[in-house]
Amino acid sequence: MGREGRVRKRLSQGPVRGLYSDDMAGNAESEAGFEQIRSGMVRPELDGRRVVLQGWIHEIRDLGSLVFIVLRDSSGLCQVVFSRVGADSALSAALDGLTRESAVRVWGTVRVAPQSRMGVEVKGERIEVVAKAVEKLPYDVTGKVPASMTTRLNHRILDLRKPVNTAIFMIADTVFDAIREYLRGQGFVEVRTPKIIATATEGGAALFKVDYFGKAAYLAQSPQLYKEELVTVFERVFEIGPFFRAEASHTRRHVSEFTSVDIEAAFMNYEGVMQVLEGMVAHVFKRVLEERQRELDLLGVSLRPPKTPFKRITYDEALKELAELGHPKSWGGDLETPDLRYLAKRHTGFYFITHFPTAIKPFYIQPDPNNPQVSESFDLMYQWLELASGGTRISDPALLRQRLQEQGLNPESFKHHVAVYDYGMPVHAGWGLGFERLIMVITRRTNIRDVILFPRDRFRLVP
RNA sequence: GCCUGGGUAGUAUAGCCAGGUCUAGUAUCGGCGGCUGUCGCCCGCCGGACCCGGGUUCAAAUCCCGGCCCAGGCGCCA
Repeated sequence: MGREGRVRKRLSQGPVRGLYSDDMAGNAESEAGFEQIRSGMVRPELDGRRVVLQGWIHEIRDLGSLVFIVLRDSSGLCQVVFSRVGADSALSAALDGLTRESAVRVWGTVRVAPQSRMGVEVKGERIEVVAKAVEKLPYDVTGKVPASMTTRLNHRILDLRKPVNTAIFMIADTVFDAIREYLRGQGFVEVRTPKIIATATEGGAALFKVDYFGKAAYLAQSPQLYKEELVTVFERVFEIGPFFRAEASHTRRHVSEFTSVDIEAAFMNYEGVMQVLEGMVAHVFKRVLEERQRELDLLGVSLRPPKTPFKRITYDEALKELAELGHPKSWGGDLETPDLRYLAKRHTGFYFITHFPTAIKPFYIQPDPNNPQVSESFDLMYQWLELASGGTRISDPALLRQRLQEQGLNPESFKHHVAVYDYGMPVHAGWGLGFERLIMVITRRTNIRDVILFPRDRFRLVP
């Protein structure tokens, strides 16, 4: 379905009233002679229509007899012009008391306005302050003065009202939808796994401990074991959900609560799920380009759809390239951030690194039958940013028990999980993708906090 | 956990190295007044700040010590 078709389908599914063609239409009644419309939908073609708008005051430019206000809702901005000449006392009083970010309703007439940069405006007739905002705001939503990340996050709701920030999350909404659309199209079933768990999934990583009715419990760092078990029920599952890492990392790409897109598929190996992954990423880009051009423009992003299949290099080849680039590395260690930055000089877009040493991968990763020193594993990279990792999983119960032992994990902690392998566990594979990191790539943001509504990091628990 | 850098009005910054000329400059913001086409409106007047504690000194925003807070990076990872 192309853009037109999809938009038409969406419109036909929701309530539509007047020009307020959006699912929020029921929020306020239309009034006699006025059609409800959203700010971003005020266009020259609507010249002469009498409309009522609801939103927030983005800016006020008071010229004395003329008052320009820029009205904002999540669809965009619209200029409304009021004249004090001939205004009744109610309108004059309302105009005198306006503050930025107040919620208002405005009644007026759309008119083509060559004098205005937008080319169209609403000639205001009446304005009602629905909820007044205080005069002194913590910082400027119009962005005239920059704000530090700390200030922005301390006043996150105001910060999110900035069109550029709203745009990020409108794009994220499309990405969620595109991911679900693509995976369902591939036969995947959406599931939800527990976020409060009794034992660590993979051993080492730091978990948040919680008091669970007096017992020790942890916040889940991954749905790994549950999703593997679930392939014996649904064959193909996916989950989009929050996960938690208590790592004391302090970088622009780490937070302690993040959103993971996870899939797991029975009767597939790593090659199969890599194809699902690159197909999904390509589909996400396609949908964003079709539906979020306005938001991409606001962000100053010119997005190009990636070509599939993505480039694939093995771990061994990566080491060889590092040596050629003058940064040799001995076999067996994980690729570290500086290594990935060097590799990014050669690999500019999306690419896979495959066949990592088995020893540095979690216990559930399948060793390559032809060379057990390496595993059927992969990472999806964008330049030097790790977006996803996955691989073929071990399906043989004996091998799984052996790998648990080798990694120094307590088999007792995993007995419920290992038991499933005795009930017919097929070959299976999967991956986990950092949703916010994908949004960083699409929106070209360099700090993951920009793409999370209320980020949680080592030093931030509020708001 | 380790390394580096930083805290000046509501916001963002100048000043700090080379202490005094700082009753701390600028922009934005808020208040008041003016303006009929603004769109980072403009013009005038007014308002508001040196993170906390200790020390050095005739003199501290500036130098030293301690604390608290923040940013970035590393390891680890999505």
